[in-house]
Amino acid sequence: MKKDLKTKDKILHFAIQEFIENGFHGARMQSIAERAKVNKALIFYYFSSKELIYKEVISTVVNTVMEKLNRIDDQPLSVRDKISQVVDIYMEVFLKYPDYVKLMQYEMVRGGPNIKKFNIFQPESVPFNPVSGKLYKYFEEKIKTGEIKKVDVFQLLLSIIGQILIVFFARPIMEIMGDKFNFDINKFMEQRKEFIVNLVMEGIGK
Amino acid sequence: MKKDLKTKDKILHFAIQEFIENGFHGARMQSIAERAKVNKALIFYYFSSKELIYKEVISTVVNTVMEKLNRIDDQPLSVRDKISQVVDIYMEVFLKYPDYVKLMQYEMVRGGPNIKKFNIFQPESVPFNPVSGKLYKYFEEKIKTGEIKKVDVFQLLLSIIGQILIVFFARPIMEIMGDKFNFDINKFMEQRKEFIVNLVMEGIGK
DNA sequence: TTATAATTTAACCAGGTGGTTAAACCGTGT
DNA sequence: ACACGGTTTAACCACCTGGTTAAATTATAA
Repeated sequence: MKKDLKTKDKILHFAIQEFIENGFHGARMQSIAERAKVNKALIFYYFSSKELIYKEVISTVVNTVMEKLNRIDDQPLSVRDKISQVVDIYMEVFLKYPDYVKLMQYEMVRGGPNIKKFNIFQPESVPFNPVSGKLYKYFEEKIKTGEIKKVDVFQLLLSIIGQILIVFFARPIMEIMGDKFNFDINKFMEQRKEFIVNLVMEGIGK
Repeated sequence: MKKDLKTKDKILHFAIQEFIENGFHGARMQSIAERAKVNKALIFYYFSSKELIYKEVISTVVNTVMEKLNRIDDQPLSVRDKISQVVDIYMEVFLKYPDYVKLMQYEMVRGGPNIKKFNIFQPESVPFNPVSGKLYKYFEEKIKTGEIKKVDVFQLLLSIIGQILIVFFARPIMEIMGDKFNFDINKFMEQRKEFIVNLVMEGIGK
């Protein structure tokens, strides 16, 4: 009853790896079993079916990423510092969990049947939740106080996040860059961050 | 010898659909055969293996999309109009070929082994090619003439394209929006275009 | 110790997979 | 009419897949 958690978690951990590398259809239960060094039947004992273990994988990954992204806090930073903080956190998380990002992207391609359940409109879920998200509220407030221009906050958040995500979504292209030129990823990220913050600040500042 | 092209193309057409809906591993040769109303063996007669037909599918899709994106011309438009044109064309293509975008995204997730061959650094390939791309050259020129600020053009192009792509890459989230609110996709795209153009113009204008 | 429940396993299975083969079909030129 | 190359098919196969089962092993509590 105690080993339960450990073994189940071990299986889940290696299942994540397998699904990341091969997608849902490409992943093999036998392969997960071998990675986790358990008998294949044990996976079915704990997770019932391939689809159910996959759902649990997605759930784990999405929750982990969302939790990290929620470190965007309520500190009363200046607009420039707040945007800087957002870009920082997103880049940090995506750099730290590139495989998780891959899985979420893969899930998006599939139409996101499992991701839609993590409804971004649920309170407390995501910082850019337009109803209760911290970021959303922050920018709305700054518009009210007149510190920034009157802009559609949802559009603004899409723009900020889009400018960050493109780097990770188009990763193969970045990799080509790395091959072609001698290309320091950390330096590039630093430049990118500065560029995004400047562009957005000029765009919404008064 | 004449039916050749027709039948082969017909198979390829339905193969695209199958791969879009199910990914490489999920796609079934039998299913492609049924869609195209031919015998399964015929597919192997024309394409030798699943992997080879998949490569041809990717090649067709990428070429089609790239060709459409290259409609960005050399017209000496104002900076605002040029950005507007870029956003227009990208949105139009992505709206017209959502499935093709899906496939390319899927290929990106897989690490883009087949996409890397369509090297964006090849001349004439993509408008944002930093060596010879039309867009890249355009903005470089505008910096020289002093019409816009001195910015890293590659970063600028990443920002423009990222802001457009996010809408299509995070499509499931957009779909949630559509369900929650009564949400007109065309109206939203028009608003998004305006927002992007304004943000970028403020950011790089003098 | 022993009974009971939770874990873990080896062996198995039905159905489906990509791929092959040999024969039939069909249009065209002679 | 016939032959011949390109085209299309039915039937087949070895292998792999997710999933099952019944038995063995181990932990737990009396």
